[in-house]
Amino acid sequence: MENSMKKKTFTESEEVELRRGPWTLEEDTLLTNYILQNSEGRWNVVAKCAGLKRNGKSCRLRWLNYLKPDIRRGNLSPQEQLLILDLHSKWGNRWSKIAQYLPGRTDNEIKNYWRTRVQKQARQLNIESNSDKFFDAVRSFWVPRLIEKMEQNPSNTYCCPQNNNNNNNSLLPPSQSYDSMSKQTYTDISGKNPGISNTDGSASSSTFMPDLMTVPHFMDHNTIIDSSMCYHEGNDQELGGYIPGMEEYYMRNSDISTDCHVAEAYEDVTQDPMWNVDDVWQFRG
DNA sequence: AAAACAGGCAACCGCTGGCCC
DNA sequence: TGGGCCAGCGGTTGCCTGTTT
Repeated sequence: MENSMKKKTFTESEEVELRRGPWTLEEDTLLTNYILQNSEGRWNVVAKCAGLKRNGKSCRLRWLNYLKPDIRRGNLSPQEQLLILDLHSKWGNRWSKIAQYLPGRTDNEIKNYWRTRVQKQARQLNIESNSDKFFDAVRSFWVPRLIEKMEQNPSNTYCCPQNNNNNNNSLLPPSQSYDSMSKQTYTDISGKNPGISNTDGSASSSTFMPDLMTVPHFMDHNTIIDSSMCYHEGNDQELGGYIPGMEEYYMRNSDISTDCHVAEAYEDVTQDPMWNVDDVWQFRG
């Protein structure tokens, strides 16, 4: 990325050295102070009035993705990851739309998460990240593991969209999708999504919190996995990283749409003396 | 210890659609 | 109605940092 200044025509009569590249602390302070005092407004005006040698676009991006007070930083919680997986299965790369349902998270962050974490999983399986095969693998393996994490740390909260059960692409089984879960309430932090409401149709201001007693039913009925099978001792890595066993699972169940007796198939396959590497490779995409 | 490599992420680029004149 | 401006969006780039060799 070019860090040097770049000359650019600003107006007909004025030429300004526009800065590019990483923002300095001073620039952050200028922008933040200006917006807190004057609100956002037009970004080119903001850039100029705040005394920044940046274009409006750059200011907007910096504010929305980094400086805005309600931005949440740090690792995505299992709930957030689960939500991203599910919403992406419905909407594809509509990052901004997905971000609306993860308060404090930006579209850029979600996009980066998808590209660096989720697509990595797909690459390891040598299949397309947008393919049905990959969604099946995610639904059958990743989702249960995320749910298990949620059970382990129920203090996390997240907000949840109105589930559209007309869309069969959801990673969550229809009968167990968000709006069919008991005791749920929805909230729309962004305030921009009128479709979100409680199951009784009323608006809610409380944060959605999954009823943990219902969580096991979250999983696909066609797979025979319980959460104990998803647990890998000593592995406390973030779920955004490699999911242990997922690859083996996928290779053994390359035709996941058919009956899938994972409970039998997935018992520590790496130690299975019957495990034949040559057989495994033929299942790769 | 240092070079090479890989992953994560901030920032930029280009396109699109909405609004205003 | 069409042209210009602007915000928003998704894709891409490249720097930084941690890890491996």
